Amino acid sequence: MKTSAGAPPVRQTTAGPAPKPDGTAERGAEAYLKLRNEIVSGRFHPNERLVEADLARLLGAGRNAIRAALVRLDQEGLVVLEPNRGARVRLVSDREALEIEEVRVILEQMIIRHAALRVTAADLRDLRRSLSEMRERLRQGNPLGYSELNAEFHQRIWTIADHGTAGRLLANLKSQSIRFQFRTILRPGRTERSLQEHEQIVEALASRDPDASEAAMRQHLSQVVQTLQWAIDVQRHQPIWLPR
Amino acid sequence: MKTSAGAPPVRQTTAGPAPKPDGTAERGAEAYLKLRNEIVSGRFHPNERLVEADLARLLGAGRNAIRAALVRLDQEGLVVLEPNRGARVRLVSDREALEIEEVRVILEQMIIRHAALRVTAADLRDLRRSLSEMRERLRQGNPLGYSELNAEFHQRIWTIADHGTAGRLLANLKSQSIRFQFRTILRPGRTERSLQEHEQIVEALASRDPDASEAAMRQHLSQVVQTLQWAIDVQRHQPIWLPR
DNA sequence: GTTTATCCGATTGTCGACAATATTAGGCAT
DNA sequence: ATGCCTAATATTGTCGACAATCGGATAAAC
Repeated sequence: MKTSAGAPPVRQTTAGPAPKPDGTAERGAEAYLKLRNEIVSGRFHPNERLVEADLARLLGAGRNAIRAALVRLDQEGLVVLEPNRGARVRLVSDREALEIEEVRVILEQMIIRHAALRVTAADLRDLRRSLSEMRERLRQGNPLGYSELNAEFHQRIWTIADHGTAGRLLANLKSQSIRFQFRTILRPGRTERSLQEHEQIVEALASRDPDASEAAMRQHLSQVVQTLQWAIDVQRHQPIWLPR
Repeated sequence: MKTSAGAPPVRQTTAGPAPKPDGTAERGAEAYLKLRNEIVSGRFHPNERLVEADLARLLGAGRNAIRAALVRLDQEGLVVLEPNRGARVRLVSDREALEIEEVRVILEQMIIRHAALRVTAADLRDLRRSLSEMRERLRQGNPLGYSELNAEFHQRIWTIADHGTAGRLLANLKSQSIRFQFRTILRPGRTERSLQEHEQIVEALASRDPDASEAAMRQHLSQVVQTLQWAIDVQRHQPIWLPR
């Protein structure tokens, strides 16, 4: 298939449609972010082949932007790149998912200690607002929205802790296990419990006690790990993926 | 400077000079590994500009291999890539070095728990052999060789633990802080103490006790962090870098 | 003397073309 | 039908050329 047959040359020159509002524009950043989003949102199956030409057409980018994006995603662990054989969406095994979660647990524990030492009154206000919003969504029976807020809640803690290194690693790990994440959320009765745990976390933070905060976080995350284990056991026989 | 002036075209075609003995050959792997090695071994100063054409000539690779390598290194955190302004060796601040070390500590603690549960008699034999070699080098007054063995020792533990995710992250962190590492080693009297700590670690592993192993590792690494802090304080006034 | 404007060389970004390699499809014998 | 060889196609890898952009130097203006 000759790629340059019918499509217009996609314009490489000035006037990019998205003028990069943020300052952190890396090499091939637009394509990278788009592609990454497609992957973590489950639009591609694991092991699905990622053909450069197709992606270029799909994302409206040049082939070498795609190429750079794929290299980056490979390094990040979201795709796997084999020489002369292209890229595939990386399949994270059950075992690896547990490994990831395990690392995530200890990183979050470490991070919340920092947060406990640095949290301000304004931070606590924000956290409590997050909490009440979560309660709201839960009452509305909106587990999907709850899951989003959950992620936001944890990210807020990362921000408070202001630990760049750990934050980066956590973001990376989270993106790798996200397909498992969305399954865990669906565990019946999990959300109410999760909410309580979150409340305890905020309380511990409010008292600015690192040990208590870490304990609350550990409690919360051990629940998550357990749920993940459960999800793996259950769905081993019936693996499902997000609808396209 | 016209790059293609005097140098021979470096041959793109068949018969790669290094036939890739290992299976994990990613995109632009040769250039990536070489360049990475140059950086972590301190051949480039922090903030030094990395000009693609120069690197291509230096490493005997094409410009786009270099380009891919730079993207990978950027994602890895060893270089920083700014749009239209090329790549520079990333400077890790003192604070960041401490952050990295902090994460490293908890990851190593986690990993050694796994190791304690999986260690075999053969593993213990290897570890003890490492130990005696370290003692040897120390007696010879060879701190540089000792440092190498030190790294090998820790890597051996990662191998025993068989925790791919944590191992990957640790390798990454280590490469980022390596320039600080080499300074820490030089602390007078540090090596003997380090050796003792290593011996305690092996003992704890031999008893297959996760808690004791973790404690021994924590003790060891807290020392390392302290030394790093000391090195930072001392050398703040007189920053030195590896000779080229 | 300091600031501002303009130019020039150096460097990065992108494309198109082609070579090298993998993957598929079809034909043939068993 | 099944397996194997060969040809056709699809896809990745690499280069060279050129456009876009940056940084510094020089010149002009105040």
